Amino acid sequence: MKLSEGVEWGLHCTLLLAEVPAGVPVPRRVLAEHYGLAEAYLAKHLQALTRAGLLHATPGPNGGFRLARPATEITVLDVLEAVEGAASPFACQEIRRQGSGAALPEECTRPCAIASVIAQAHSSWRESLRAVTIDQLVERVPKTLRARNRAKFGGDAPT
Amino acid sequence: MKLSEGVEWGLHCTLLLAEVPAGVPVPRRVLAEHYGLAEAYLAKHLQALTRAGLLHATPGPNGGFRLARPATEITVLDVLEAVEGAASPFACQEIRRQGSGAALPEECTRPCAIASVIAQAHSSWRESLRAVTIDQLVERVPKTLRARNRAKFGGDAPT
DNA sequence: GCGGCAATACTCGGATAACAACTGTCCGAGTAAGTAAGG
DNA sequence: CCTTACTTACTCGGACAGTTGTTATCCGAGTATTGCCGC
Repeated sequence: MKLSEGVEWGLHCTLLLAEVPAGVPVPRRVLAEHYGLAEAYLAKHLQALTRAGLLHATPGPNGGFRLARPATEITVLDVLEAVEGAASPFACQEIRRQGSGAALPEECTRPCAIASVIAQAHSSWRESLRAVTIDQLVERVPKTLRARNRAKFGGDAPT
Repeated sequence: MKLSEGVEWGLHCTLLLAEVPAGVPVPRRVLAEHYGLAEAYLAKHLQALTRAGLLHATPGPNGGFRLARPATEITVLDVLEAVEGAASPFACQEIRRQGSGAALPEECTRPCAIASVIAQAHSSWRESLRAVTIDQLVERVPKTLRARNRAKFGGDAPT
């Protein structure tokens, strides 16, 4: 029941991409330096987010990652399941039907009660994460920090 | 975000122990055979449940495991966290304070929004599991199966 | 026949390997910009 | 001066090791039974 490290990375990066003005691409090297992360490993998670259709990757100079759709239409659940996988945490092995105490087929018309309870809890978990969008998270970022990030990625052209 | 295999084993075994009449101990060998599980590995999980104070282990002949308290006072969450560990699935690394885009200390007076959202979801998950007791699960077991289990462990004395 | 004792068999508990998944890293394919040559 | 083709540098994408956690297993410590011996 441990959550992958990449979930935090993916969420922070998605959050940052939602802060930059428009569709300005940010390369993964900059993202990695911004948070002090290992660039090569971050690549793996950004790739997962891209495959899930949350980010859009642009190759070549001035390329990078940008949100594939508005921050109001991306939920925390989207990011989490893109990185972590959307598989259920509990895979019922139906052990009630095995061994010397196996239940008869006619006793298994209803789904396993244990699996049902966990599925219900998992549903609550997902619903709670689905209720929060990336946009709402941006609003919780201190304004001074948000301004600094906007200035950093908005229009700095050295040389 | 994968749940350990032992959670299912622990829940089924706890459920079965709640079905046997009173404080009749059931050895792990019988439990393993009842569900077709590996006895040596099951031992590890039963041990965890015992350490958590959910089961009581009796050594020696006619020994085994029994519930340490009534099934009405044991929740699914108790069993799950006893086997899986009660640690939070998300350990915030505070990466917002690291790298070139590090937030200033005065910008971090409030806890990380990402960690807060996940903590909220985790709370929903736990609350959902805490609401169901082992006793309630027993009631969902088909009566015919329950009767068979009671007869199996209640009073069969060959020889 | 009864009580005590020792042997026994059965139980759990902790220490020990095998496997898998997550973590961490590298190099190659593709693209857009920049540059220089030609018209 | 403009167009065009080429070179270049920068980007992402997939393939390849290292390390931690889960899975699986075994053997030793402790206890209640059970049979036996002595009284």
